[in-house]
Amino acid sequence: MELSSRYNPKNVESKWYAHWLDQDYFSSKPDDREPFTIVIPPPNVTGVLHMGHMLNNTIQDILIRKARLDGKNACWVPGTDHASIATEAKVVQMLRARGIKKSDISRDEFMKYAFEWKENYGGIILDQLKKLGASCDWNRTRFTMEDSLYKATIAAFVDLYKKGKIYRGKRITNWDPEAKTVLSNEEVVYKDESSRLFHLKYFLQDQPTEYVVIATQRPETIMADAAVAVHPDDDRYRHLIGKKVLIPLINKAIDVIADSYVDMEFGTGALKITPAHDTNDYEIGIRHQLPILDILTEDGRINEDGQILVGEDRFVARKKIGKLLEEAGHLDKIEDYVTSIGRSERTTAVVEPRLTLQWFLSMKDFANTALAAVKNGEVKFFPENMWNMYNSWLREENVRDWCISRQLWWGQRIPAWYVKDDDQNPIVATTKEEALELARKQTGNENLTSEDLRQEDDVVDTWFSSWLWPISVFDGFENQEELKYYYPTNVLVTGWDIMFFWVARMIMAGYEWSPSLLGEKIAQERGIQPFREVYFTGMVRDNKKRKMSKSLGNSPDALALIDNYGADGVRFGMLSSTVAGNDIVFDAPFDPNTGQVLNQSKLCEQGRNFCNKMWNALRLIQGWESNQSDQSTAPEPIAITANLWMTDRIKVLTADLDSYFKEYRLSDAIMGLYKVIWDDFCSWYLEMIKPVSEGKLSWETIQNTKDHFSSLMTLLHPFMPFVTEEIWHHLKPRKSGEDCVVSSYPHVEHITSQLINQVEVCKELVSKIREIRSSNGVGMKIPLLLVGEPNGELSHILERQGLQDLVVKMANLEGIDWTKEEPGNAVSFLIGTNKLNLILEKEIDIEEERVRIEKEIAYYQGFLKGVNSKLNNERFVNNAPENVVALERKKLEDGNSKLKSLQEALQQLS
RNA sequence: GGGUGAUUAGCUCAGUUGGUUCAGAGCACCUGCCUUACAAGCAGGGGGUCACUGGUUCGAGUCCAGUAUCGCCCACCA
Repeated sequence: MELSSRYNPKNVESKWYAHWLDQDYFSSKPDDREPFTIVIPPPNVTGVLHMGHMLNNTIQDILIRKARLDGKNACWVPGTDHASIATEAKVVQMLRARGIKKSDISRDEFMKYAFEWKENYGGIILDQLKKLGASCDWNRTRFTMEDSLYKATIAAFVDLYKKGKIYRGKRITNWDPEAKTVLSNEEVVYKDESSRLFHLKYFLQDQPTEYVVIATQRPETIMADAAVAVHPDDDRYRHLIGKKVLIPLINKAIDVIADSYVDMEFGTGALKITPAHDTNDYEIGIRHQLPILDILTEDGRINEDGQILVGEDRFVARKKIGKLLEEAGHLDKIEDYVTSIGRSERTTAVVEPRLTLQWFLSMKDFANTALAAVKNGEVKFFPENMWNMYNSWLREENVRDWCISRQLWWGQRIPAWYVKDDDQNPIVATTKEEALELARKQTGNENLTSEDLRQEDDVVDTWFSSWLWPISVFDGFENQEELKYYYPTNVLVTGWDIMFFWVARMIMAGYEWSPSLLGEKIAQERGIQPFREVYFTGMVRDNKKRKMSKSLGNSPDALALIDNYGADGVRFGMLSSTVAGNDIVFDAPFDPNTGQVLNQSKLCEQGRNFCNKMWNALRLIQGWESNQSDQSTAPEPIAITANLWMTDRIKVLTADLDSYFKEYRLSDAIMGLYKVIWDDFCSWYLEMIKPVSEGKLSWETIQNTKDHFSSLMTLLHPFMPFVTEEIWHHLKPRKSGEDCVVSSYPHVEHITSQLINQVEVCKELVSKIREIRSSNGVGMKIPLLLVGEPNGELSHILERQGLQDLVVKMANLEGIDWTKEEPGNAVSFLIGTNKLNLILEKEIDIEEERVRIEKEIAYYQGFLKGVNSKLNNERFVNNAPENVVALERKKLEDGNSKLKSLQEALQQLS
C-alpha cells in the first residue's frame, strides 16, 4: 500500500476512537483483576474545553492507558458538575432571551428549563474530550444533579445535621446582588480598581460648629452608620470619645467610640462604623454592642431604612449622595484612590458584604482529619511540596466554617422544612414525609399535614455535592457493591487551585462516610481515603503569566490546536512542557505584538513532526518489505548486532519509564521515548540496517525491526494513542481484538549495558568522522580510509561482530586499517584514549591542523591541572568516597595518555 | 502584611538523593546537503561565570543565610 509522505491525523484519530468504543475497551466492570480507578474532576456542565482541561485530562488518560496496558482493570469515570451559579446564570440568560423573567416563573418551571438547557448545551466538553483521545468509560458518565447523586448529597446533609455538625447562623457573607446569592470566599475575586475616597464632615451633636472628618469609599452607606471609631491613643480625637456626632443628611446621632482596630495613619484616622455593610465593622459592632441596620435590598438598592435615596441602586446612590453631601456642606474633599474590589467570579458584580442567615458546616474536625490523612501518607501528594500549601490552608487558625447554603434554585435543595410560619426551627429529614413525622413529634400536633410544611428555599453549595464525587459516582450511598471494588481510587489529577475547596473536602468526605459504607473489613484492607495519590498539575497560564480563564478570554482554542497539530501532537506539546505542580505558559500560536510563533505551539509542532517522523519510518520499512529476501537468507552481520542493541536499548527505556511513571515524571517519560524513537531507532538503528543501493534485507531482519517498532508503539501509546495505534496496525496484520491500546506492555528484569556502551563508542567515532568531513568540506559521498592503532580499547570493541562494518557503513569508509604505521596527510583524532587517523582525499592544511591540535593540548593540560590538584589534596583523597577518587585517577591516566597521543600527532605534522 | 515558588543558552524550560560527560532539551541561529522514509527532513556547528554575595563541604547549578528582581497564593485595605 502506498502511504502519503505526511502523516494525516484527522481521519486516523476519528477512525481509531470509534474503533476503541466499538470494541468497548474503555468500559470497566468489577472482576478479579486489580482495579485502577480515576474519577475525573468533573468540569462545569457549562464549560468548554480549555487548556487546563486538556492538560489534566491528557495526564489522566496517560495514566489510565498505562494501567490498561499493564493488564489492570482500568476505570476512568467521566462526568460533569452542575455548577450552580454558573449554570443558573446561563439559564437566566436564556430565559431572558426568550422574554421570561426568573421571578415570574415557579421553581419547578425553572428547574425544567434548567434541565432542558443542560440537555441541549451541557456536556459539550465531554465530547471535546473524546477528540483529545480520553479513554473514559463513557457508560459511566455521571452528573452531580442526577437522581442518585442528588440523593447522596441529601443523605450527607441529613447525616451531618444529625451529627450536630450543621448549624444555621447569621453572618456577614459575600453577597452577589446580581445572582442574589451568597458566595464563598473562594468565589470572590479581588482586583485593584480605581475608586474615590470621600472625606465627610460629621458634626458634633452638642457643638454644631465642630466636626470630625471620616474617609469612606461608600458614602451611600452612611445612613447605616452605627458609630464613628477612632484609635484610643489618637490625641487628635481623644476628647471626642463618648460624644455623639450626627450622620450627615439624616442627622441621626451616633457615638464616637474607641477601638484599636483603627489605623491612625490611614485617611483621617476616624472611621465610620457600618456593621451591616462591612465585615470589620460588623466585628467592631459586635464588640461595642452597636445596633445593626441594613439599608440595602437583596439586589443592592437602598431600602426604606435608608430614609433617603430609597430604591436607588447602590452605585447610583453613591453618585447622588456625593452631590447631596456637597450641597449640605458635609463634603470635605474627594480623593482618587486605588483599592481592591471583590467581584463575583461568575457574575462579576461587586460583592456586597451582607448579613444573612445561612447554613454552616463546622469544619474543625474535618480539617484535622484531612490534615492527618496527608501527613501520615495515606494520601500522597505529587509534588510533595504541595503539602505546605495544604497545611497552611487547613491549619486550625485558618479554617473557617463552611457556608453551605446558596440562594439559588439550580442545585440540591436543602432538606429542611419549616412548620407554618416558624422560620427558626427547621426540621431536617431526607423526605417531606419523614419531616412531617418529626414535625408532629416535635410540636406535639398530630394534625399537621404536609400542607403545613414549607421547604427551605436554599440549595447547597456546589462543592457540597462534588466532595462526594469519588463515592457518589459509584452510587456508594445506595449500593456499595461497586464502591467495594473501585474505592479508594488510585489517583486524582487536578490543579492546585482547587486543593482546598475540592481535594481537601473529598478527603474529609471520604474519611467521614467510606468506613461505614465499605464495612470495617474492606475499609481495613483497602483504605478509606478517596484516592491514594494526588497529582497536582500546574496552572496553564498565558504569556503574561495570567491564569487562563473564560472571563479573560485568553485561552487558545483547544480544538483549533487539535485541528492544526492533531490530538497526538497537542498531547505531546502539553506533556513535554509540564512538570507536576509547575505552572506552564501556553499561548495562542502567535504573539500579537511581535507576530512571532510562540514556544508552546512550537511544542505542538514538534509533536506533529514526531508523528510524521514515525510515519516515515513506517514507510521505509514497508518499502523494504516489498523487496525482501526469502526467509532462508541469513540476517546481515550488522543487523544481527543492531537487533541485539535495539533490544537492549528498549529494555533500558522500559525500565526508565517504569520509574518515571512511579514518580509521575511524565515529561521525562515522553522525552525519553522521543529520543529513543527519533535518535536511536530512526537515526541509528534504521540507518544501520538500511540496505545499500537497491539491496534486499533478510526476512528476519525485517521482522525484528517490526517487533522493535511495535514495542516502541506500545510504550508510546499512553502518550500518543492515535498515531501509535495506526502504525501498530500497519506494521503487521492483526487479528480482530488485537489492538495497540490493549497490547501487552513489556516488562524487564535484566538489563545489560555492555553492547549499549559499545555502540555508543561507535556512534562517537562515526560522529567524529562526520565532523571532520564537515569541517574539511569532504562530503559524505566520498569513501575515506581510517587508520587506527591496533590492540587498543577501540579496536577490541570493533572486533565484535558487525560493529566495524557498522562504523564503516555509517561513516562511509573504505575500511579501517589497524596498523602502527602513521599515515601522512591525515587528520588525527582521539576516541577515548585511542588515536585514529582519517585520510582525506585532499591535501590537508598543516597549519590549521597544528592550531587545532594545539588547542586540544591546551585543553587537556588545563584539565589535568584540575585533576592533579584534586588528587594532591589530601582531604579529597581521604574524605571522598573511593569510587570518586578512583574516577579522578582514571581521568588522570586517560588524560595523560591522550596528551601523549596529541603531542605525537603534533610532531608528525612537522 | 503572612506564606510560597522562581531566577540555568537569544526564547521556553528540564536538571530526583551534592561526586566522571552535569552544564542539558526543544525552538531560534550558522554551515553543508532535495543522500530513493521523512525539508514537518539529514549531517555538523556556535552559544551559558547556572541572578548576586557570603557560608557549609575535599567537592555546590544542587545544601544554608542574606541581597536583588519577578511571579503566585492567602489576608487586609475607612
